Amino acid sequence: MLKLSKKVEYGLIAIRHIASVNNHISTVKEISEKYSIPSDVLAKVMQKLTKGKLITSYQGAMGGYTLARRADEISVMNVISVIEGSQVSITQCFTDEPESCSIYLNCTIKNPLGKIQHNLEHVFNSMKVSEIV
Amino acid sequence: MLKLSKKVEYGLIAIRHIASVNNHISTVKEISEKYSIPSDVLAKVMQKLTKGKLITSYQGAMGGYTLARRADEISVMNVISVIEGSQVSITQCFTDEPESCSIYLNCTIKNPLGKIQHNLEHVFNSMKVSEIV
DNA sequence: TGAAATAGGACTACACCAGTCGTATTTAAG
DNA sequence: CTTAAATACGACTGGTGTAGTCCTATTTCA
Repeated sequence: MLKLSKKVEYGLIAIRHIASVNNHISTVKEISEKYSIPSDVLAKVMQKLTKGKLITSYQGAMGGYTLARRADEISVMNVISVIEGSQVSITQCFTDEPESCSIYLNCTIKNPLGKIQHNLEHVFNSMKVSEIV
Repeated sequence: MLKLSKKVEYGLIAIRHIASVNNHISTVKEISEKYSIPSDVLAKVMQKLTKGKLITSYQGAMGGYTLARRADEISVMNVISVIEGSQVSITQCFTDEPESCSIYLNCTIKNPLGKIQHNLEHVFNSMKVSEIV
């Protein structure tokens, strides 16, 4: 409940790692070994981060990944939404189809939860990778 | 990801409901019908809230539930932890056995996530049922 | 041409969640 | 004393999501 997924954790660790080596090209092998992350899982995470344009990939031998933006221009929220493929939402109310919630019409806690939702978004948006290096 | 469970939503709605009728005794039937919540599920939630001493139960005909404390002494965090049986924690790092995380030793994001964790706890602790009536 | 690297689909095992069902117990009221 | 209304609670199911594994294809450097 209210847990971040392992994929997001791995993504944050990887991006932070690249930032910490001054954006030198880094490979899945190197990162997965250093942080004890299963390499296949990390590989998929890196592919998502690439598609989300947070990092840049270089294929082939001597390839790897570098950041696609400055570390202070990548927020924790960027990482989460790229990896999860959706926005953070503590309930269905704050997704793109709130009406699909089974209790939508009679729900009395939308507004209070909205405050919490808003707060959470603010925290994730304002924390940048540059702060966690 | 980062979702509140339906049980917690139901619990909040139920507690808010009882508060909204000035703590008059309320039944599962009444609440489940009013808010379109499956009654069996709500019943279990009410039992947990009772065990957690947030509400008081009265068995038998004419029975039901009332709040066990003033609405301004019940926080959203109280409801969550009683229903989930554990504290809110966005990662394994902030449970009672952080070392069981597969990447515990090499994890570089404990501290930044700790800030987020702390913030979230604060929000949930400070929002009281009295505010959402 | 071979080795090192990313790209990506298919699959499995497991855990969690929401909901249902059945039964027991308690208590007010007729 | 019997019935009805209510809580208590365990067992079970179906669905969904997560984490991880495996396999193959593609790219590129040396």
